[in-house]
Amino acid sequence: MSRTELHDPDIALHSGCDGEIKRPPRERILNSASELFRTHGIGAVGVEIIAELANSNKMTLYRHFGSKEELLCACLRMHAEKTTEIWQSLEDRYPGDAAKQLRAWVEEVTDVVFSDNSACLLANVAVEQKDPNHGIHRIIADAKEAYRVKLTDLCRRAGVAEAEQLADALTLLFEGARIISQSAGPDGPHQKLKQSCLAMINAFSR
Amino acid sequence: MSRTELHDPDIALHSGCDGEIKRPPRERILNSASELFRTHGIGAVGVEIIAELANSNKMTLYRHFGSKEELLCACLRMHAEKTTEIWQSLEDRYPGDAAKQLRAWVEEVTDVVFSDNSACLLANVAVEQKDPNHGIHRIIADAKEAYRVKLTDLCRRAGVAEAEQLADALTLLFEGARIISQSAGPDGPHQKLKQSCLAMINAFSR
DNA sequence: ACATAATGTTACCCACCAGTAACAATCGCG
DNA sequence: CGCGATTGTTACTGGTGGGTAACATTATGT
Repeated sequence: MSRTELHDPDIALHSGCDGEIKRPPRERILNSASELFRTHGIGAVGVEIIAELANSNKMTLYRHFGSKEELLCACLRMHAEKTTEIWQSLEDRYPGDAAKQLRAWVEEVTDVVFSDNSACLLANVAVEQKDPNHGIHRIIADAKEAYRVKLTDLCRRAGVAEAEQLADALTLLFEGARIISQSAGPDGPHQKLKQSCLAMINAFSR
Repeated sequence: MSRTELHDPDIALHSGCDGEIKRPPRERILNSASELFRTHGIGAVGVEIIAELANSNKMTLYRHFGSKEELLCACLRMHAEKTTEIWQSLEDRYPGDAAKQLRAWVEEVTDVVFSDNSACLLANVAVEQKDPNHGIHRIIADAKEAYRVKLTDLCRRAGVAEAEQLADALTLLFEGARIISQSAGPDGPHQKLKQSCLAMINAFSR
């Protein structure tokens, strides 16, 4: 079984990693690495391809990130950071109205699942890198926990008595949709994510 | 980043793949491969380790399975076949009582998530092998679809009007629990799988 | 016991890839 | 401009792992 099976190598050409204004190489590399890791997995992506997609080269990559692993960690941290932006965004859109924010959250995650962004980098990395003592797992677990705290808080502010239970249930639905969208066909159970979330919220709102 | 990181190589010694009665090598290899693929991923497991765990050797492996990929396919097919046994088991335990069978299903999947069997081989393989034209994806998608049909049927027989919706929601919860158990710590949201399923069933049973 | 097939052992080839060394080109700022 | 720092290019090493060839050993059935 060949190890490198980037089934569409065309993606390696300009994939939004080099905007009109040339961003610094480090940033470009980080972006292309994130993209490739998420869409093709870690093992299937070589550092050379990453550098190419970033319109850079292997040496520059290694000057900024000491190893493929460090690069991966940086990707995970960036990913985790980006993820937290949603809470501020929700608050901005519906200030003080947690119930509306919770509904907006459902819309957001539904959009994610239906986008080409449905695969979760953190979860996929956890699948490929099973060694639990690995530093990577700390990053992943911390990110997931932070998300959990935030979502629970949102549920509580929305007036849900069993906020932890609802938040965890919604998380399971979301994560389930993300993973099944990768294994089932395009019409798989993840199509029912939105209705499932709403049903669950309904069940916990009284 | 090293490619082979079997964090506990001890597992490579007798892991239930050689019972008191010596089963044929093909079977032993299939079992050890399934186990290793599920627990360590595909890329991280070499064929040599698989053969060793099966108390066999690389040559015998290649005589039965022409390549690592064929071996993987065989594992997936076996896994899919095993999975279908649950429906007969449920019917045997509660003949004709679909409502009880559905509750028993919840117990079953909860046990799976809390066991060391929580990772789903099919889903994990889909994560690592992203090439959609790959024959592997057909096997995976078919297995997931078969499961979906069966679970939907069970929900319908249990008197649920929106059987497809409930079945898909339950699938999302189950799959979500399996994947998050690999990325979050041991006290992650997957602990709430059972309550989430029951709440969902309840919401659809009126 | 004998022949045949199945299994085990060793050694090897080859491709791929993470990571490095040395040198060339280019950028940015005074 | 000029000079240091950043980036680019090429070529290489070392290790790993999929897959194979040749031969040795052990089962199986008649």
